[in-house]
Amino acid sequence: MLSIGTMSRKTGTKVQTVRYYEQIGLLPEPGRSEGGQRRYTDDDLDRLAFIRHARQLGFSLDAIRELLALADNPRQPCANADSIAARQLRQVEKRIMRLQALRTELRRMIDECNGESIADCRVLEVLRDHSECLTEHEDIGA
Amino acid sequence: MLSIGTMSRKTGTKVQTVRYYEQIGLLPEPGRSEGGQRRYTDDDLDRLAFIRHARQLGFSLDAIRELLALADNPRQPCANADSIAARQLRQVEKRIMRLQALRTELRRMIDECNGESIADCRVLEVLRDHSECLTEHEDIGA
DNA sequence: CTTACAAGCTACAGCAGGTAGAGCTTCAAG
DNA sequence: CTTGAAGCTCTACCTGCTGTAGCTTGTAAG
Repeated sequence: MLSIGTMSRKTGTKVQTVRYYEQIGLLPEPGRSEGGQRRYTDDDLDRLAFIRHARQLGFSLDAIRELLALADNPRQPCANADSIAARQLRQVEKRIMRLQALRTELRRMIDECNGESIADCRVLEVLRDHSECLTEHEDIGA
Repeated sequence: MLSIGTMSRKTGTKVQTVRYYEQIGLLPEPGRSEGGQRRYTDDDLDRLAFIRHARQLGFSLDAIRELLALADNPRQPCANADSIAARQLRQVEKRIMRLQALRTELRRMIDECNGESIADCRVLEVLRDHSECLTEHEDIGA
């Protein structure tokens, strides 16, 4: 039986985060010791590792919930899991494109600045003057 | 004098967000009409546009606060503004690299899946089996 | 067996950066 | 003068945690 601290160490998850995952129903309520401390099984550890790994790949907790549900009954075709992953891939690709556009604009802004006085700082100017903006405003996706 | 709705429309900011920016001190408290509605100047509009544009470039509200402070007294050298922008650029570059690594792993995961049954779904397998993980992590296995 | 202290417990607050709704008041066109 | 859009304040909620306060339990040494 594993303590919450062991779970934490083995997966690189903060103790509070483990409790948080339980609270939101990603991890099952574990057994308890005499004194009321959580005691986990190896299956719980696997599940937590799965969650953490998916988080590292950028899956949302909701997506992870879906993936866990799929993993829990292995009789269906895996097209569902694939489509969740594909959706995630598309999101990642979109974010990359967006960030690359930002990078371009930031570089341009910085390159053009001569470092003289604030009064004619190119960086501030670009921020001020929206007509120079390359990005149309829609969403500020993170 | 501009209403909050006009400010909102002209900058693509939600009305609540404009009030939020005021609340956290990014926008000054505007004048009010007889009946207590906010009335903005063109300067306020410029300031809001500046904020929104910086947000679109991914600057944090704190960074924007700094940039606004710099823009407000134009007698200093603009090295400060430059360094804020450079910091932002580094962050963006880091995020791009990270997302590219994620993209690679996601693609690999999806490509390898044959779409048969959940039981041997490659996507779930990769998530389960940490030893296949490219992103380094500590002592899960041992 | 006692003591010391790390580790665990619950409960709640807070972060960024907003967004949504309730329930009311004001503005402006017709 | 009416009516409906737009504005107001206040509060709660979102994601994905993280931190703190104030207590209790587990465990190893002495």
